[in-house]
Amino acid sequence: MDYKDLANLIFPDAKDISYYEEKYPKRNLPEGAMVVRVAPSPTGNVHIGTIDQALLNKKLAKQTGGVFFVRVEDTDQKREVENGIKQIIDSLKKFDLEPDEGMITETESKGNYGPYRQSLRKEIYEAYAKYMLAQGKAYPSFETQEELNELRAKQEAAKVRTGYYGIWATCRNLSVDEAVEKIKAGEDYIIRFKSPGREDRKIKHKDVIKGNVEFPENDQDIIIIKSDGLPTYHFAHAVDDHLMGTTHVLRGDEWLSSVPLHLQLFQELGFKPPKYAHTPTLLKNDNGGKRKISKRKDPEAAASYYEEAGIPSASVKEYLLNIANSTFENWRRANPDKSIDEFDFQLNKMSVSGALFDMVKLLDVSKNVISRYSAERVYDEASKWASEYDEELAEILKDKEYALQVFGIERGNAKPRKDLAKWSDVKDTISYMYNDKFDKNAEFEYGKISDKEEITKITKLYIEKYFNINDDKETWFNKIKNLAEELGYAREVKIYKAEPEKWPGHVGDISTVLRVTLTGRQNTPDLYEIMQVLGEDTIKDRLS
RNA sequence: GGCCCGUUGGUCAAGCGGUUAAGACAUCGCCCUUUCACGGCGGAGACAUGGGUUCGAUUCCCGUACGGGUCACCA
Repeated sequence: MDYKDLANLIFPDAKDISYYEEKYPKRNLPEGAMVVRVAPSPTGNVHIGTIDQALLNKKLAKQTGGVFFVRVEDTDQKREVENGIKQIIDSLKKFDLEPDEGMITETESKGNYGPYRQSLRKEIYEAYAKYMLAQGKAYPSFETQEELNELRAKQEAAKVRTGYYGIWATCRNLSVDEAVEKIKAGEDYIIRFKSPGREDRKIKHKDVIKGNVEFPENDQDIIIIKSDGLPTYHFAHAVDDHLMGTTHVLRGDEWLSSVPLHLQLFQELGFKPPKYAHTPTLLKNDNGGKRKISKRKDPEAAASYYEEAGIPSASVKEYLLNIANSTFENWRRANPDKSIDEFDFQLNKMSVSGALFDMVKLLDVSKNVISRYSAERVYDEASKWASEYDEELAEILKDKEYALQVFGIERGNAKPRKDLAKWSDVKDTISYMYNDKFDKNAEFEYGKISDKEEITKITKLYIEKYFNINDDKETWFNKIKNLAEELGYAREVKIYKAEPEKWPGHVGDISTVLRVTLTGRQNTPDLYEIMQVLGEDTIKDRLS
């Protein structure tokens, strides 16, 4: 009995790897094209980090004329969640990050390098595992979970490295005959990689983001095929990214320490390894400390959080790009109207250390993003959000024509309004533009002029003598000045400031009275525009 | 604990041996403005620490501290 016999005994039906090597030929892509991917697990609640990876990967693929694909890593059935794949696909869609290849629905995919779902690639992994077995580069291992736990305990007690390696790797030294005998006796086993590494040797690796990194070689005989017949991440990564032609693996920092293992796996499988780029983790401020943003503890870790909060996906992407390349901010300032597709993302300019997720900054970015939108787009997105998350707002927005006028206030000009950071801000910002949301008898907080009689006097005189909906802005404001003067107030703020004791107030105070009476608040956009939209009847009604 | 990675204002960050150490957000003040949101101007605020190397270190090397990651039949 030799290794080949052992391989045949374990995987009698597995195909020769040449079958797959031919089935998935080298991609015919231009020089420098990057083949990249995002490889999420369907464990529920798509992580914002996945969106981040997808965004960056997709940009890289686009910039280089390459391919961006999505591969679902569902090799852990225990953690798998119903609808997990759908959630991933939907999230990517919501962020406008659809892949060139990969899963497009729960069951369907597109592209010639599939399946793009690892659980469907079982026979492929088996072929490669068999190949390793036949070369003596992998072996069956018969320990039970309990025995492994005992091994660990022993190692911990002895204060040595834990794991399955060297003298601790008992099954590594089993002869083929012994292994065959155990298998034939019906003992359970898993397949382990026979690591050629030595811990006292170093390997050097150049990470695209982190730069040069030095590690001890891997000497762990890690499991490549689990007892459920599915591969572990490490083995699947090597096989899949080889077969799918991945050129660059962008993944979270937490994988950096697996690089020695992965390089070894590629080496022993005879594959050309991809370039690795380990992206810094998104962190979160936790009582003054920093920690990895966590799906379990932090709502903002979920990609869906932003949609629910009404933060446009475009804003999230801009913020993420901001973190990825600090040059983005300047680029955006110089090119306010360009699509982010035109921004030249540089992988090697990414920050090396993790950034604290800054919601305030995100909102600021978002404010600017929304300020660039047309009234039409604000309307579309706000109502789309409202239809799902805010019934009352959805109701308000039903009258599209009017809503467009409302959203058009101080928008579309050189200095657009920047008071909307998320769609959930909308209702409060525009409610007074709607009669059924405005209670003209409510107690408002006025400014300097708060005497009820004085207020009535001002509004009454305004309506009777000065108000005309057809006035242009200059005439309109001049009339308010005249109104101020007639009532004994300074018609210009400057005059007032020169001699404040001379007047009870100035034109601004008069405006405030009109503003508060009309809108219920002291801070609003341009009052003239508001009045134009409100219309004659509403104005007269509110001011009298 | 072992092994990795990191540490520039409150936050994100430029910086690659000689700089008055950029910029953005936040903050404070002023200006503009009939109020806000903008916009403009300005203020305060940083190279974790100790040793080297060097004529000179934020920048290079070593140690320390702190932070993060990783050590599964999870990815």
